[in-house]
Amino acid sequence: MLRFTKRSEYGLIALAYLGGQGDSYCSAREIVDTLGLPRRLCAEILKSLSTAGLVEAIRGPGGGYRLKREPSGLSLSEVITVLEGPLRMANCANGGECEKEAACLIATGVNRVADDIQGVLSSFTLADLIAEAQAKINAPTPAIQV
Amino acid sequence: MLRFTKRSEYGLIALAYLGGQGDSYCSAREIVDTLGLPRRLCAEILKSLSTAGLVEAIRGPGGGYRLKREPSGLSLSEVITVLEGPLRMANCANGGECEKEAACLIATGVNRVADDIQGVLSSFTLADLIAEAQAKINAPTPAIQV
DNA sequence: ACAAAATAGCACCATTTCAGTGCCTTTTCA
DNA sequence: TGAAAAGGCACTGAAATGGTGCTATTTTGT
Ligand code: SF4
Ligand code: SF4
Repeated sequence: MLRFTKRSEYGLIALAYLGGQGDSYCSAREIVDTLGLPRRLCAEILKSLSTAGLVEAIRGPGGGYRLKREPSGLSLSEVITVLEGPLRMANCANGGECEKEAACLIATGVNRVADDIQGVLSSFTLADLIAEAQAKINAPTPAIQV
Repeated sequence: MLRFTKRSEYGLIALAYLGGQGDSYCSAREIVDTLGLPRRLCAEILKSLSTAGLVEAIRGPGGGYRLKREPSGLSLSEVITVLEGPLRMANCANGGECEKEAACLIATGVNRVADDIQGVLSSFTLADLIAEAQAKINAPTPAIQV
């Protein structure tokens, strides 16, 4: 239904959290407890991010995860690709093929739309999300302002 | 996995076909036979498009479907909304709500992305798809050119 | 009146994806 | 050596998705 999967959503949340923690390592436990996310599932996600080289993992006490790449160079597109496979809006789109493509009336148009969406996903970076997160952290309790 | 459903895909194909047939009525049978699509499923889709007022349906012999609205005023967003419900990239996005939203680190960013994608879907119209289709019809057999 | 064309309506099934969990192993620090 | 922490594996339940069959109703044409 054209929505983010929980894998992507949780992954982005975890990455945003890590982005706000500088160079220190954060355990999966800390992340899920702080953010209220399902443990095992997030562990799975973090593992994927680790093997993909987006985060750095250190075992043992005091270990955990931290970002391995610059948030400004990490696009949503890349994160999603890691967590749920390459984008494929339709069989013919995003580099795929469809046997009906030659005769299909909308193949060209669908490809354009898919490219545009791919573009949106590529243009947003983790740095953008972190900026939002920081803004939220800087004004955590608006109630005080009253 | 962030892809179009078959409902949307078939729906758009059918609409593109109808767009190329002017004001004459085309039966569902003609559409699915010409385009090689599953009959019952497309019938279901056309019915949805009909009740939503995107196409006009006439029963009985000689009847069928035809576009009810200007292709240039019919956005992909609207078609998709009719066929698979309103876009909702995440619980908090596209007008929805999420109980974690106040504390969520990426809610604002996710909303922006969702709005951008919504924008892409809104900016493409059926007329764009039809234009592509016409171009394809005008050069149907490139083999002849050789 | 009647047969055929065509949409409308309903209920169901199979497959795939998705979200989530359990349990155990390995590494590493104190 | 014990606890913390990531890594690995297999599984389950729920939902979305794609698809079909059958019947009823409307309408045209003969
Ligand atoms: S749009 Fe046409 S070509 Fe592209 S996947 Fe769907 S059917 Fe195949
Ligand atoms: S992004 Fe944050 S707020 Fe939006 S739906 Fe996911 S968890 Fe809820």
